[in-house]
Amino acid sequence: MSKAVIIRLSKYKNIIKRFKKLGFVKVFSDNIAEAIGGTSAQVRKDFSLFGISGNKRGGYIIENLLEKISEILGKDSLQKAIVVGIGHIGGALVNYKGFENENIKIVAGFDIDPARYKNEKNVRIYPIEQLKDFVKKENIKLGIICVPDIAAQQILELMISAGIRGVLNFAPILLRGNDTVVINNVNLALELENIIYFINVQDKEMQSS
Amino acid sequence: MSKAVIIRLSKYKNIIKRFKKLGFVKVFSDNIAEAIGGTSAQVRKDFSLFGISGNKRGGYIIENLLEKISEILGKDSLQKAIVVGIGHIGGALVNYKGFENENIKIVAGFDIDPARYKNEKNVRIYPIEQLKDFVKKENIKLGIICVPDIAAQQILELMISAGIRGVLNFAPILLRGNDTVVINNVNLALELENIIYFINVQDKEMQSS
DNA sequence: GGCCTAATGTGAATTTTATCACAAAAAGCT
DNA sequence: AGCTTTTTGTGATAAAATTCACATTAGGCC
Ligand SMILES: NC(=O)c1ccc[n+]([C@@H]2O[C@H](COP(=O)([O-])OP(=O)(O)OC[C@H]3O[C@@H](n4cnc5c(N)ncnc54)[C@H](O)[C@@H]3O)[C@@H](O)[C@H]2O)c1
Ligand SMILES: NC(=O)c1ccc[n+]([C@@H]2O[C@H](COP(=O)([O-])OP(=O)(O)OC[C@H]3O[C@@H](n4cnc5c(N)ncnc54)[C@H](O)[C@@H]3O)[C@@H](O)[C@H]2O)c1
Repeated sequence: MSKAVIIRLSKYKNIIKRFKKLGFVKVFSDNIAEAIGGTSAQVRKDFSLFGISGNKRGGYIIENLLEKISEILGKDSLQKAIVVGIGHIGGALVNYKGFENENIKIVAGFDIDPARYKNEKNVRIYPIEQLKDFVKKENIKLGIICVPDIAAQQILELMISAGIRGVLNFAPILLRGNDTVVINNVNLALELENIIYFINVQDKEMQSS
Repeated sequence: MSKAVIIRLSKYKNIIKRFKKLGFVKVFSDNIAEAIGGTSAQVRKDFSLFGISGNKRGGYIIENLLEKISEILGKDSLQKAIVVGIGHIGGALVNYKGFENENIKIVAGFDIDPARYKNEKNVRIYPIEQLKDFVKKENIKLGIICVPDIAAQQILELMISAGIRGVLNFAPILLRGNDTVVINNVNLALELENIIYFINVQDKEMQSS
């Protein structure tokens, strides 16, 4: 199943949750599409792909939908994560409360710099040397890399050796993993460049019309 | 031109710059592909799409390549950006030095909370009321939204009314723009859920083999 | 109960994206 | 100078993703 479909499923889940909070019991593919900025056909196709079905004319029962989607996404249980590199970005993440809505909890931070070992509000920060033990003992599967690019590959390897299975990487370099680990990258400079390009395209289109 | 191609072009540019720093004068499509984790055919196809050509058997002259790509990406000149919401994420961004390599400079921050108006190391933080004037006077085209989700749509509208043309949004909601503005979203919870899904898929595959 | 309408579910068609594969050109060697 | 090798550039092909379009079914109404 492609990454894009799964991202859409997560989006569906989020907005369906919002509908639920508003007191709705049913939704239509139209409602969902509108709310995430897609088409109803795609919503239905995606659902069909995962064997999720609703009621002709009656739409989908929110309760059922959420259950099915959560099952697919594997988010029934709380997912624990760690952050390595408690600088600007890492610090923002360990203090962020929004992940808990999604059943994700950052349980520890790690850094090489002793000045970081003070506890953040809720999350304890440990020396990097303790990562491996901690991850093994707590059976952590998810790691977030917020160290400078120069250190990122080395941290990835440490994580892999500790048994981490999924990584979100903020360092602007290509990490070399292996087939035991899935890596997603967040590259903000790339996002900005992309926006700049499309602004320029728009400008040119306007000039020529 | 699709977003994905442009993202690849940016990646090409970044690694070509790195080759240049290492003293290389030429590169081959193979080298580039290897470095960004793609195929050489795709590198060449992408180049061909933009009319970038090299020398049969001789590869590409780095100097030419960089010039051509920068021209396409519209990054010859410095791009000024502003950040709204100088909390955890916004604070990280205004203190980040890495964007300057990419010819992007965050020139100001804006917040609703007077406690934020102290200057960050290099970037001044202004009351949100001053955004419109500032953006118009300085002719800013690029805005980054780091406010809580509840405030994000309103900030987007303020940005649009001030003349901002491209937005990077960290709030986990769908923003409604118009055709004068291009919006990219960074949704970290979504990224994490995605990773969790693929970890689970891997697990199931292993069990069944 | 029969009719009408509004929704789903999904094959088929289309569009988009990526890969193949190979002719053509250039560099180097003898 | 001719032969060999390497690498580009790109049509052709394949694969993936999206949209279309419509048969099907269920709810509501008279
Ligand atoms: N801050 C931003 O806005 C921003 C934007 C885009 C990308 N990034 C990227 O995100 C990453 C983090 O950026 P930041 O601004 O938070 O950096 P930072 O310098 O504020 O923090 C980095 C942290 O990593 C720690 N560290 C360094 N080497 C380590 C190691 N080997 N093991 C453990 N910890 C180590 C440092 O002690 C520090 O606390 C960088 O790769 C950066 O390029 C940051
Ligand atoms: N911090 C994270 O790790 C993280 C992770 C994922 C998503 N996000 C998202 O990024 C956004 C920012 O998160 P954060 O943790 O930096 O939040 P934060 O609470 O630390 O900062 C938000 C800032 O926005 C300012 N603000 C609020 N309303 C405003 C308004 N109307 N105009 C101007 N300024 C206003 C506040 O004064 C504050 O300084 C949120 O939407 C959050 O959901 C953050």
